[in-house]
Amino acid sequence: MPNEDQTIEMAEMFRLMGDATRLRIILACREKPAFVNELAARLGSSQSLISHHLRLLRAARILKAERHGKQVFYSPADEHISSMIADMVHHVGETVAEEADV
Amino acid sequence: MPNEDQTIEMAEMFRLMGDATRLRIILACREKPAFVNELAARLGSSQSLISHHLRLLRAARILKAERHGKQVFYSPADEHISSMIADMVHHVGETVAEEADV
DNA sequence: TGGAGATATGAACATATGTTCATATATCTG
DNA sequence: CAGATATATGAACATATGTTCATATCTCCA
Repeated sequence: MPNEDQTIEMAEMFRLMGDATRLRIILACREKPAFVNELAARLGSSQSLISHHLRLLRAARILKAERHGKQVFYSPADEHISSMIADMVHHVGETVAEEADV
Repeated sequence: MPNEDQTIEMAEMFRLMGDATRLRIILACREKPAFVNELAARLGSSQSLISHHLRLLRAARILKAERHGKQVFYSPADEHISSMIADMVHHVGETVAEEADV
């Protein structure tokens, strides 16, 4: 059972993953790490929007950033994040069949 | 890579786990499933607040509910949820040491 | 150095969200 | 059935949040 601080930290991470745009960014980086402009293009969002979200994801250590000249390269921060995302992908992939209830 | 619908479903689940009060409810049910009034007492929150959140968690299949007479018993809906929470608990438990950066 | 390309940031706005208070609904017991 | 207990729901409010537009900052190269 996590303590109060850990609980709040957990909630904060989940909250960040709980926005569709941010989650798409995370999933995109997980599939293939990329520069900001590439992410904006792949997701069809504005550079400004992506950048705002990247800042939050980076601050929360969900993604990490490396500068390469004029560009900044984003990728998942660590394996915990990747595996948790994988769990959730697995979860939503499976539970579809269980929807049938009558 | 999840499709658009799955991405939105994932985000919705993360969003629900991303509120401290709701996460505390989930963690409490995970530690020991309980009735609504017990949860309210354990968390020191009002019955109304707990109930509002329980509705959302139940609707999202994060928790499941069983009526026992006048009371309703809440517990984790499935193992995926439990293991994902466990992942996150593990994550915040470990990353504390990594904070040191100088 | 100056200009172009790439990213970051700030202000402003509309909307979403968590909480409280009051009250409704459901279940059991006398 | 009436009352008590347990839970669910609705309205209202303050605050938080995502997005856009405009602009600033940083990096490279002619």
